[in-house]
Amino acid sequence: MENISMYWDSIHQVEDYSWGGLEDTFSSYYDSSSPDRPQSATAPKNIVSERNRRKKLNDRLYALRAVVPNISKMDKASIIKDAIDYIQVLHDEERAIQAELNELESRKLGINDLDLSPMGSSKKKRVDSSGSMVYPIEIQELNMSYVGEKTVLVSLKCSKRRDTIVKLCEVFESLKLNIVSSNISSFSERLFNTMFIQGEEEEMDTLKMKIETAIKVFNDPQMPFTM
Amino acid sequence: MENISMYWDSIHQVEDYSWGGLEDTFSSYYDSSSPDRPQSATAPKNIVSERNRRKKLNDRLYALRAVVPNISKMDKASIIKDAIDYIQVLHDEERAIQAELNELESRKLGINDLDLSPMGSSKKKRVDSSGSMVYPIEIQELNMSYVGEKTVLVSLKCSKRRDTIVKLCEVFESLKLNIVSSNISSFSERLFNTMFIQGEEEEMDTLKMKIETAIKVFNDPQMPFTM
DNA sequence: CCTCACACGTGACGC
DNA sequence: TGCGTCACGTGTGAG
Repeated sequence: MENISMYWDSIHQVEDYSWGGLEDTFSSYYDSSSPDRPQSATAPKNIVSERNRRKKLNDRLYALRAVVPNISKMDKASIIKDAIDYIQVLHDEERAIQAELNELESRKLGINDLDLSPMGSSKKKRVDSSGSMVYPIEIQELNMSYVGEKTVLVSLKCSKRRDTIVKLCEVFESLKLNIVSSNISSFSERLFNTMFIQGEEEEMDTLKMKIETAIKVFNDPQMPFTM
Repeated sequence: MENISMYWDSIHQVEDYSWGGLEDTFSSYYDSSSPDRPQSATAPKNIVSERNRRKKLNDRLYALRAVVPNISKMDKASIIKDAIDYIQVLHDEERAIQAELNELESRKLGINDLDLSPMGSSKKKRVDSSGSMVYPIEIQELNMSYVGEKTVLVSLKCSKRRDTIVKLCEVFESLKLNIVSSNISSFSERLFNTMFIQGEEEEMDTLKMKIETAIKVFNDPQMPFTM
């Protein structure tokens, strides 16, 4: 893990040291050997500005990695991907907490005294290292078939818990996917869901991976995801 | 603003079109003019892979921009910066809401002080963490018919917003109602939902009122609920 | 050997 | 005009 963390830090430092380190090796490369050409003096201007631009972008990426926990791969694209997933996780957590807050407030208004939950007032919520809540879904089957370039038919079977339907909806809404039609059936503690989903054309190829990742995120990250 | 959004989308398409568009201009650049060199055939391998890598990274960045609201500049580095700031905002928001929730829960154990005035409710925030509006559900039709002493058929028509489905699910799950079967169709910004709901026998007579009240709670308490 | 991820210099385009 | 941003092809090093 440590060696992984040094994986592109070492590369990153190459660019840092290019400020005054390795760059000196090639410093004579842009020496104005021909002073008649004004470009030979202006050329390093573009180079060094471009170099700083790249450095700034990398530093931004480095900072982004810092605020995102559980970064699996130090890969440049994976950092962005993890950041996206993490933002969506935060979105859904906030929404879940807001829902719980609304529930509590509605109870204050005296709407429903039907608190049948045996555990008491607070839901049994699992808290991971970052303090975020985790509700496992337990997907038992997940099938996907493309019925068009922008439409896909998703059918899944999962265990029915209290918030299963809400969480499933959150999964798809967090992916910015459009649920055209959905059919949900509940039978003997099982939940069967068949839905037509539409998305952007370029996302379709990675759609299954996204859904699996989203469901995985909504489950316990420590637990291995079994489908 | 729109022209800004097209700012590097147009540039982005340059890379897309380089697949088969402008690239044809330079397609002869890697033609094996000298067939004795095998590198002239293997060279595009590296090129196209690098091209795909760049495209993937850009798509990831594009997706990151999508989940982050209020992106001022479409600048590549600014997108990452806004994402970082947004994550920190979400962090603070979640912490604040958690505190509020804990306060409510602790208070709930003691005296049930019911807030009579809907206007002076403690939380009247209609904006979420991004500052974007949280839109109410806007129920346009709500019909209920009893098909049994414990089962009721609910069909409703409402406007389709981002979180409509999630909120609807939350409404029913908060009422501790059992959704036996649900059929959701989305058509032209309208959401049609037909579901069979089961509950305890003694709740059935007040079920409609409960659902209406729950939906009202999930909307803005300040706004009068129009059905 | 090959693949992957990266930094680099460079030309192009818009302000 | 320069300045900033970008995509591109290339070389390099790690796995």
